[in-house]
Amino acid sequence: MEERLDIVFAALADPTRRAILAMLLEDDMAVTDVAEPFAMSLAAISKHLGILTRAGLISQEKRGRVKWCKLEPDSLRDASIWMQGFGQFEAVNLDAFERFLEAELNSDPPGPA
Amino acid sequence: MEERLDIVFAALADPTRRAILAMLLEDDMAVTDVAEPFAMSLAAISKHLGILTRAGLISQEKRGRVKWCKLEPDSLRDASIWMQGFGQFEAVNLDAFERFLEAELNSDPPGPA
DNA sequence: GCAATCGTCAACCGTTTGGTTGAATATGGG
DNA sequence: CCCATATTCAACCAAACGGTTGACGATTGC
Repeated sequence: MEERLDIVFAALADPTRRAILAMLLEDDMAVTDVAEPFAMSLAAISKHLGILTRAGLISQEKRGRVKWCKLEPDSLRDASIWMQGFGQFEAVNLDAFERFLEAELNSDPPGPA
Repeated sequence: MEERLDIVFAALADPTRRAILAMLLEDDMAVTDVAEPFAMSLAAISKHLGILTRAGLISQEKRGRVKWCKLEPDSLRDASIWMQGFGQFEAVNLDAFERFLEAELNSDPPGPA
C-alpha cells in the first residue's frame, strides 16, 4: 500500500504525464492522438503511458490495431487521502485518520458501482 | 505554478520523505532526531530535508546549533486541488472526516498522549 | 498480397536521484 | 580553550529517468 504511493506520486511528478491525464479527462484517446500535441517521439509517449498504466492512473485496451487510453480516476483516491491527512487538518494526528478509515470501512457497505 | 507541482509530487514520491512528514505531523523535530529511526546516514536525511524544504512541504529554522524542522501543511493544497480535478472520488471527503472528528471529540474526551 | 498505420521493443545517451564517506563549519558546555 | 554535538558540503557511486533512433510485430485497407 505504501509502495503504491511511491509509484503514483512519481507518475504525477512529470508535467507531460499530468498533461496526458488532463487530456484523458476530456475523453478516451488512442496512443497516437495522445502523442500528437507533444514535441517528442511516439516511443517516449508510449513509455509515459506505460508508467501511468503501471501506476493505475489509466488503463489501456487494444481494439484492432488501436490502443485506447482511459483515465482511472479512482486510482488517485489513496494518494488524495494520504495528502488530506496533512493538508487541511494540521493539528489532527494520523491515528484519528486511521480510525476514520476503519470506521468508514466497517460501517459503510460499498455503494452502487 | 506547474513546475511547483513537479517538485511537490517528486518530493512525495519517496517513502523516507513521506515517513518524515508523518513524523513531523506529530511535532517539530531537530534534524538528528528526524534521522534517528532511519537506517541511513545523517547526511542522507539532511538531503531529504533539503528536498522537502525546497518543495515547501517543511520549513527549517536554526536555533543555536539545532535546526528545527516544521511541517508546512498548506503547501500540499495546490497539489491536492490539482488532484481533486480528477476526483470523482466522492467517498472519503473532508466533510465526512470532520464529522468523524467532531463525533469522536464529543463522545470521547481525548486520552493522554 | 502489399503497403501503410499503430504501437512497442531494444539499445543507447546524458542527467538526476538516493545513497555513501570523510572533511568542514558552526555552536554549546565544562 | 577545547572537545563534543549538530549539520552541511564535496566527491563519488550505482541505478533510474526521460529522451532518442531504428527495427520489429500486428492490423487494416486497397
